[in-house]
Amino acid sequence: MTEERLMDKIIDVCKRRGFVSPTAEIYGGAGGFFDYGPLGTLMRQKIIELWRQSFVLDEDMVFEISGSTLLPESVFQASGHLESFDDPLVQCAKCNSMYRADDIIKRNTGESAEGLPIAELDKKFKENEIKCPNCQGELGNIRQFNLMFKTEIGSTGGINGYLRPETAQNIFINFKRLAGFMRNKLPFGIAQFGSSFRNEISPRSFLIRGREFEQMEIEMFYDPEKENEHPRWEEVADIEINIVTREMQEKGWKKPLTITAEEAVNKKHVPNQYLAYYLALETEMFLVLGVKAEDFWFRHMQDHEAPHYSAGNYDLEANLSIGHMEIVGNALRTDYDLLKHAKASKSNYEIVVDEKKILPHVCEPSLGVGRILYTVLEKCYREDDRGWTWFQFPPAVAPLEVAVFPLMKKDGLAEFAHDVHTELKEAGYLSFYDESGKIGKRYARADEVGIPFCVTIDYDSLKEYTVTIRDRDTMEQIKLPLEDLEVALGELMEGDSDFQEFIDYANEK
RNA sequence: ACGCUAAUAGUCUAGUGGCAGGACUUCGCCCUUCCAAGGCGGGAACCCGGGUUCAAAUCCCGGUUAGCGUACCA
Repeated sequence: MTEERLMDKIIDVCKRRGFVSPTAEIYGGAGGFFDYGPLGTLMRQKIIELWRQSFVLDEDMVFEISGSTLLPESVFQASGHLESFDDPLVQCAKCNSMYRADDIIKRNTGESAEGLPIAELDKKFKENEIKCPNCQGELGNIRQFNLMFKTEIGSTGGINGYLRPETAQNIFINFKRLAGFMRNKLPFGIAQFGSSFRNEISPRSFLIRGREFEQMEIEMFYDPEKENEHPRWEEVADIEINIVTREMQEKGWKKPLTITAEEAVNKKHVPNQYLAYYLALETEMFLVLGVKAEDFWFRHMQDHEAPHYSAGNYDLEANLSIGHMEIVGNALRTDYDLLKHAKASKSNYEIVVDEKKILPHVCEPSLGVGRILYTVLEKCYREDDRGWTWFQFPPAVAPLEVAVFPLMKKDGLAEFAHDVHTELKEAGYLSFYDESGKIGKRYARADEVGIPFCVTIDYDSLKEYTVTIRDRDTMEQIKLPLEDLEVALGELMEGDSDFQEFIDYANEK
């Protein structure tokens, strides 16, 4: 199995079985946009709920908001996105090398050309007879590459608007109201889930780089002088996290360093408790999602890799078939954004702490929904030598949790089975009913989309009110009274007992 | 973004300047008392737009999408 083929296989299942498909497929598609199908939507929902539960609802000082995806230009003027997202690029006609036009002028003339309009830049190119620094070939026309989607607000095009390139800005521009809601006490966090948009030059790699993508973010505001006084630190201090330090990167690392969150902060591998806290939560979330500890780590990004607002990024990278991919960004944004917006809007963003006015610092875990979903798909994908494939999803992310089958359609088995299916749905399970064809094929179909458990109704069910639960991962079966089914499934789903224990227990009975 | 390659049912694929074929999937019926493999039948495709031609799914041009390379990437 070549590595690139794994992604192809996953894309194939995704399209066939209703996980994800390209947007506007019948019209040839639109690069970088994807639609979630029925199973993809259920799975995506579970990922969001897992995040919401552990990052928001379990916390006392974190609340979630939902802001507009389209924002006026002034927001991005202040945030710095306009500058750092809007680059004039120029490409060599001969060797295809691409350069920033202002950068290349500076190199040739020594004078800064930053922020000049294209016509001015063009003039400078002609005046100075600038050639390609790589091959001395002719450079093509300068083009503006705007990574933000631009539009106009108002019927007469009064002001420019942009689709947000990250969800974070909604939180910073609402800071004053939000701080007021939190009664101006630190620390507090504001969470947000939603779409962001980047007009990528060339979107590739399926869900890993789309032009519209969903983020689950928190801006955690804290007093920089109390950066190691996280209120819930004790709860995560002992959690082991995988770290790749800058030093390890220089030496050429093979395996990440596995240490507790506590050690990571004490040994300065991670700058403070607020950041380490989220590295620990993310680690736990990924383990629940079925990604093994050896398949992901937090890499301290090099300076040149970090975004313009960041004083240090620790990105969660997953070991995928297409290479090491950034799945989650963890940034220390310090007071960068609050400072910028306070200044540009002439607002006072300071908070009084211990009779001292301070501008809070920000720690930002930013999780990409699509990237996480793809990681789970790839890490749970299984195939055997017959070419059969299935997903070994943990129940926590499985889009469907149980499939109910009659052994055959006749003799009232189908009706009985459908009743059981309805009851399971009423009990809150994501249940799927299937009566077509042979039973073996239905097991296979259920396995392909990763349904952890199948329930079969046979002739004993009619006589003795029993059902059979079949475990996807072992293909083992156990017969039990119908009245115990809901509780049994609950225990299996929660992982309170594994299937073998379950069989042993039932046999003892 | 540029370059190379490609595009035929849901999937995989055959094919030719002259009626588009198969396998699997799917649907219906029959058979079938537990792991995709029986029988019969049905449905379903030449990426989009131009051009050349009596005739284009096939040749040419443009676009779209995908893969790869280079570049870009918060």
